[in-house]
Formats: sequence, C-alpha cells, structure tokens
Amino acid sequence: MCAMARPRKPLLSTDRIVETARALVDAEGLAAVSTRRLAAELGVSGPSLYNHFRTKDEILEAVADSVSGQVDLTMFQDGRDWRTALHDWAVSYRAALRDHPNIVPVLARGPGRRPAGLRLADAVYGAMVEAGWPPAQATSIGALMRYFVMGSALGSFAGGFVDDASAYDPADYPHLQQAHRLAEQQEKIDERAFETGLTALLDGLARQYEQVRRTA
Amino acid sequence: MCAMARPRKPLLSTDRIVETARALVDAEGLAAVSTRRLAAELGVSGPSLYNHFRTKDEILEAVADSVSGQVDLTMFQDGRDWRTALHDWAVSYRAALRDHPNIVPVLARGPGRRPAGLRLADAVYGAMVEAGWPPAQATSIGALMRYFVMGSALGSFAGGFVDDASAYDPADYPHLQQAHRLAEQQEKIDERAFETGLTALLDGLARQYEQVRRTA
DNA sequence: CACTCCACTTGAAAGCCGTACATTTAAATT
DNA sequence: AATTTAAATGTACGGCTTTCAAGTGGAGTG
Repeated sequence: MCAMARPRKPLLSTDRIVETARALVDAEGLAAVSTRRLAAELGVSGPSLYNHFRTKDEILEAVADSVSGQVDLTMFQDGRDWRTALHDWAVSYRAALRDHPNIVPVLARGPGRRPAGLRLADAVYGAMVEAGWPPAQATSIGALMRYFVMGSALGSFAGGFVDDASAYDPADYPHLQQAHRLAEQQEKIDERAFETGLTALLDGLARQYEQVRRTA
Repeated sequence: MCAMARPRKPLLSTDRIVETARALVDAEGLAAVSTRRLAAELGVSGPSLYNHFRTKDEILEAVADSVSGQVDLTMFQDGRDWRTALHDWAVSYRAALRDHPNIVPVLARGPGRRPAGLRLADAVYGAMVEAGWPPAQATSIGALMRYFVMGSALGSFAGGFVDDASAYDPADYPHLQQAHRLAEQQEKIDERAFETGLTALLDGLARQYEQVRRTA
C-alpha cells in the first residue's frame, strides 16, 4: 500500500514546526507538547519531525530562542545612558516572557547555544563596556539582570502562590494573614515587586558606577 | 504464591521516601528519578510509593520543601538591622540551593503550598514589617528577593553557558569574545554577579527605605 | 480468643511517551 | 538516465506514570 513518499512540496519546515510548537506551548503549556501531538497539529505523523530536528528538546530550544528574539535591543544604540537602556531592556525582556510564560522554564536553563539568547548577552555586555563599565563588571551586570528578570518570570506568572485559601493554616504563618489574601491580586504584586526591585537594582548599580568612575 | 503481604514493620515511610529521593536527585539529577528507580533504591517495587504519596510530583514537592527547610531564618530574630538580615538570608538561601542544584527547577515554580516555602515568605515579610517597611513594600521585598536568588540559582549552577567553544561563532557576538572564554570560570562569574547584584539591590532598597521613613 | 477491618505491598496492565529503523517515493544531482 | 538524497510513513521497542484487583499480615473490637 501507499507508504506516503516524499511529497511534491515538503509538508514540514523547521519554521512551521517552531511556529506551531510555540502556539501549542502558549495555548496548552509545555506538558501538552508531545511529538505525536505536535505532529498531529501539523497534519503529519509522529516521527516526521525527526527529519527536521534531531530531538524534541531541540524543538523546544528553537521555540525558546524565537521568544528571545522578540526582546527589543534597540535601546542600546540610541545613545541612551546605560541606566535608562538597562531599565528599558529589562522591561522589554520581561514583557517577552510574559507573552509566552509557558516556555520560560526552557529559557531559564540559560542561553546555552541559542543564537538569540547569546545575542542578548552580547548586546548588554557591549553596551555596558561602551558606557564605561570595566569588562568584569559588565559581565556581572548581564548575568545579574538575567537572574532578576528570569526569576521574576518564573516566580510569578509561571505560578506562584496557590490561590486556594484552604491551603494555608493561618496559625502557621502569622504574618502572612494579610499577604495571602493578595494571592488573588498576584499580578499586581508581581508587577510592583518587579518595578521596585528593578529600581533598587539600578539605583545600586548607579552608586557602584560612581565609585568606579571616581577611582578611574 | 506469596503476594508479599503487609510486613511487620512498614518498609516505607514518607520520610524515608523523601530522604532517598533527595539523595537520588542530588546524585543523578531530576531525570534519574522515576517511580521505578526510586522504588528500587528503596528496595521496594514500583507502585508501592502510591501508598504514601498521591503522585510523583508530590514527592518532588516534598523534596523541594525539605530543601527550603534548610534555609536559615534565625537572622530575623537576632535584632540585626533589616539590611544585614536580608543579606544574610539571601546568602543562606542561595547556599541551600547550591547544595541541591538539581531540585531548583521544582523550587522555582514558587512556594505553592509547601509549608517550608511559605515559612520563608512569612519570615521575610514579618521582619520587614517590623523593621518599619509598609506592608505593601514588605510583600514586594519578599517577592523580589526570591526572584533574584532563584534566578541566580537557575541561571548559574543549574547550567548556564555551554562551555564548548565550538558552539560560538565569534563573528556573531563581537563583544562576547572575551566573555565566553570565562565560561570555564563560570562559578566565579556567578558568585561575583550574585554578590554585585545583591549589594546593588540592598543599596537601592536602603535608599527607598530612607525616603519612606522621611515621609512617615 | 475469634473476627473483622484496614494498611501495605504486589504483579499485571493500560495508556502515554520519545525515538530508532527500514521502507517508500519524489525531488535533486550527476 | 542513473544515482543519490530528502521527506514522510508504519512499526516497534523500551520507558514512563498511574490504576487496580488481589493477597496477606497486623491492629482493633466483640
């Protein structure tokens, strides 16, 4: 019987796979992405994917990279001062993660060998050095900003406090009595915590910058 | 034939399961923990675990919680000023994660309903309020500190940059030429980035604290 | 002491999963 | 025209989590 040979036009392309996978991740979460399910979504049968990717993980990495690619980097070329650029970058970074919260765990594994992820690190590092930071500090800044943005994404919209009040015995957490009620306003809390932390970080870095400049 | 009945003394206990699971995670990573493998490690057969936990995920959550429980919290009762206490807490928190890096992805999903995780949040919140921070800010501080510590753990010892130099085409990331070499010194970079970021965060928060105190 | 009930472990099995492999056919290359 | 390569397929293997009925010893009640 027909063993479905090579079609006139390829049914699959890496781009189509990544795009469909991203849509599936966004809509139903990481756990919903199985090779069979994704293949079905593409109108294709299971192992076909392996003609375009060596492994399922490669697909997820590609999805993650496509999200990294959505982070705006133009602020590093506008002649903005380093502090404003860094702020805007963090906000844009976080916005990209917020748009695709379900892929964050993959992204959080670090830049790895993903081109767009590396481009992020490169842009920050370059801009900081150009702004006058010593190379070692510039490296640190890239890393610590990533820590904060990733942590804020993972800890919040990827599921933080449980909103089921019955999960808490108020007697056990005396101070949280007020705080847990806020679980329902989780979004606002996260937004505020992110802004507060970002401002604090940048204030603190500005202080270090002055010291560095003074001794140079 | 013998269908292995109820033994004189229960072979399993939730504590023994959690302890063994933690050892397995530490030694071989999250991926090595399958119900069968864990059961084998306990000298028991597969589904026996389900007499003590409803799901595998519950086991991992328990492991994560046991790690949260190792975080020192005494600094919040020593009469230390809030800034020093916060610093010491962050360091202790990170140290606990560093001791069990493989469970970090589970921990990063947020405190959920894990008792020890909630106790952490409670302690920080309470200490900040007592130090004079307004409740809303205290909540933010607990969240943003968690963001930073978790992000730093995930982004670094849970696997960051790939150390295979062939992964990078230097032409693509002009500024990273120097930086990527440092992948081999990853640990030192992470340590420094963490310290730099923590100091900056605390400096920034101290500044906000002054403003808050002044207007109160 | 007899008897019932429950706690604990088990083997078997259902229904997923990722992926290796040989196979088929069309396109691309020589 | 002959040959190589690319894309899709069906089948299959081994692993996974979890369910379930069944068996058996201990604990509690009469």
